[in-house]
Amino acid sequence: MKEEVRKEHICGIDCVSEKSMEEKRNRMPSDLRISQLSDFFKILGDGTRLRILFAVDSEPLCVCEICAVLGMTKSAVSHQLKILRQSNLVRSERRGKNIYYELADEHVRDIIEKALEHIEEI
Amino acid sequence: MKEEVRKEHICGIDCVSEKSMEEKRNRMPSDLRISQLSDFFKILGDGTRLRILFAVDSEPLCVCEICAVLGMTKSAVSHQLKILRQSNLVRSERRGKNIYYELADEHVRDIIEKALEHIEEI
DNA sequence: ATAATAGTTGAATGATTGTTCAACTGTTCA
DNA sequence: TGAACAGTTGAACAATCATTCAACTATTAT
Repeated sequence: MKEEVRKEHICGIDCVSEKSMEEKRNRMPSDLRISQLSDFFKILGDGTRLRILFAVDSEPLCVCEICAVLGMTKSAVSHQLKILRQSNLVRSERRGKNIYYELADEHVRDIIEKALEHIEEI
Repeated sequence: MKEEVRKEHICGIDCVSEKSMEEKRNRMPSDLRISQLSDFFKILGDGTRLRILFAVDSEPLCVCEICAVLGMTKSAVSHQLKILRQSNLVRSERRGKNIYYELADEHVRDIIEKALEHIEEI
């Protein structure tokens, strides 16, 4: 039978306290916040984008330089740079023919650092 | 013409210092690290999994309770719990008929906290 | 002006992934 | 033993997404 999301189907032992679950539901972050948060992590959840962030971590690099470091085409890199730009993780500045990219947010460094700690503990 | 990843195509101004790019390449995290890192963020890059983490943040909850809080089916929640379990983000413990889930890692709390700070600054 | 280089972009393609459905395991209670 | 409840799982489907390809804009130099 098709599984539905109804109170009747909830386990009797603890979910009897439907009020308590209601409270929990109200203390959860809003749908908007959850969506913003998952969008943010989704952006970090790609190897190419992470490598771009590491590449421009210490100094601004032009697109060609990023391509050289990653060993990827300009098109592929540019598509990902656009995503990083739109989410304010990198900042861009044109100097002549070149456009230089650099890290735009200090939080990101911390977050990646903490994530590395987490990984190394497993 | 098909774009290739060759030195010849690299902008003359800065990438002339091919040696410098080589250095940068060597200082980058290994493919394994990048892959572990992106896998970790990929897991946080989903609304359902984030909401599960928030739900079990303060106290262990059984699957039915999590379903009640999220308003989702047991199957959908269980699939995501498996992913969270396999990546050591939650811990599970059976008590009778129920299986209770709780947060397994303290880093995660910090990381999500920092990510929220980042979001609120934009 | 024109050629050359740096970079962007939209459409197409292939791979990945979240939810649903249905069938399954494991535990408790009568 | 068997019914009821808690939870898991594999296959299928739909949606999302990263890369490729080709065509485009923008800047510099001859």
